[in-house]
Amino acid sequence: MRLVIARCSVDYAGRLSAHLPLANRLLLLKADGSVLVHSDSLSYKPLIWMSPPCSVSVLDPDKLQLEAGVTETWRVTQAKTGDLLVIQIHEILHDSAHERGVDPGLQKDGVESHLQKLLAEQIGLLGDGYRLVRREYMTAIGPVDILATDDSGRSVAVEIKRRGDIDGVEQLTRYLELMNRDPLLAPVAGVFAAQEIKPQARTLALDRGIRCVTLDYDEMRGLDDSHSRLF
Amino acid sequence: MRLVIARCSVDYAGRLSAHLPLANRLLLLKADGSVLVHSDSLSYKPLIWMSPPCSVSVLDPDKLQLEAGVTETWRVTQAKTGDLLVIQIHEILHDSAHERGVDPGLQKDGVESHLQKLLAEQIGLLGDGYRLVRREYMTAIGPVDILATDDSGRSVAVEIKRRGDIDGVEQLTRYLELMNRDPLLAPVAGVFAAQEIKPQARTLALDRGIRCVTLDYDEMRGLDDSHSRLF
DNA sequence: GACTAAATTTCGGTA
DNA sequence: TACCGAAGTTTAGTC
Repeated sequence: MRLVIARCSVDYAGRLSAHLPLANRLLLLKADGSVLVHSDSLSYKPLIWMSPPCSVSVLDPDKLQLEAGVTETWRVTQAKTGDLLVIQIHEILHDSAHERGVDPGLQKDGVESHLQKLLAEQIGLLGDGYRLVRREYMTAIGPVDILATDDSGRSVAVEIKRRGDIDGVEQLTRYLELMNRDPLLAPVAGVFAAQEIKPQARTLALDRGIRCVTLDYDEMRGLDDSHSRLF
Repeated sequence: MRLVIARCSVDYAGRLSAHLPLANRLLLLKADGSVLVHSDSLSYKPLIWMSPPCSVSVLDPDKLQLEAGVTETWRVTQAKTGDLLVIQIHEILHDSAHERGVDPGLQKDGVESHLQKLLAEQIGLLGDGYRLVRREYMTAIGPVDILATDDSGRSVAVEIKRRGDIDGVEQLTRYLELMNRDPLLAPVAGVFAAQEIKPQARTLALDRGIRCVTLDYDEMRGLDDSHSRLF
């Protein structure tokens, strides 16, 4: 990995066109060939970048560029997409290279999968008499988060989201349409469960006869056996 | 901005939990207080990060940490969300700070907005006799990209995407449902226009009586007056 | 390889 | 400020 701080201007032409006027920026060249241009603020996302695989060639300035103060030009290309990134460097303020081993990788424990696990264990939160059939119930168009039965034995499909948006309601609607065509399952009721449900999503869900349930993640975690056993 | 390359382990607890085992990584501390942890590959996105506003405090190791080889610990907190990022540093391989002015900012020319502009100008691409009513036609649930009329004067709602996916069809369907309830507009036909339309999206659209149109961006740009005038 | 769904999505616009 | 939709979305998983 190479770190360069330079006064430079940047142009990108690919799926969009973008231009950065002359200023001091961090240029990050990773071992996999990718290039990132970061500013001092606007966190997380680079201002402009080039995804691997790509190749960097350093060009000497022509006469016009010399007069403009350009000391070197980096030309980054991606053969596959034809994307082009041009960095015109006027002054390099810092330049260092660093070797590093392979990263052991990230261990994540996300929220949605955890919510699904907790709700499967605490399926009674949906109402008395609810029983779990299985998680990730497979259908032709994808897995339904949870399939359960209510107190009368009727099938219930549950879609779980961290943030309940219209998209999630559409997704559940597609599952319900398909499952209700299966005589072994029909009729199937729908439950849209999320930590937070947007008003428009709630309206759409209720309009389609889908029940909305707000989940309290912290409370569910508190009830979780495997978690409480840690204390 | 401060650049540190260090052998370190990282833990994050916030909207999810994440852990990075001991390895060499780039730690990027921006002027706005944000912290980014980058690996040597997996471009674009940091492995772990903390969005501003957040505060960093450097702690001396306790006895246990000393024995484990920790030389210092960075504790990054975000008061608002309660997110916590802990970086345990075993060895610092590089450390440099750099002052930089405010970035002049990015100039972008995206594709979808450009496609919309071009199609509005070249509405005849949809068929003979088509006329533009207006771009960004406002409805109760959001703006329709383009409202037009066909050769018989019937209203046509156009949804434009760079990549035509199922979501876009669902979005257009919602607009059509709503607009067809308006006696001044109904009946409203639907057109799903994109540079590339996924087979499943096309099937769903046709199933709902929505016409699919593939747009040739380069050709449309070539026909664009304001563009061709440059040559 | 194509497609789907999730993301600590982030980011920008508008009501 | 909340909500909605776009993003060069990227990324991970499944068929």
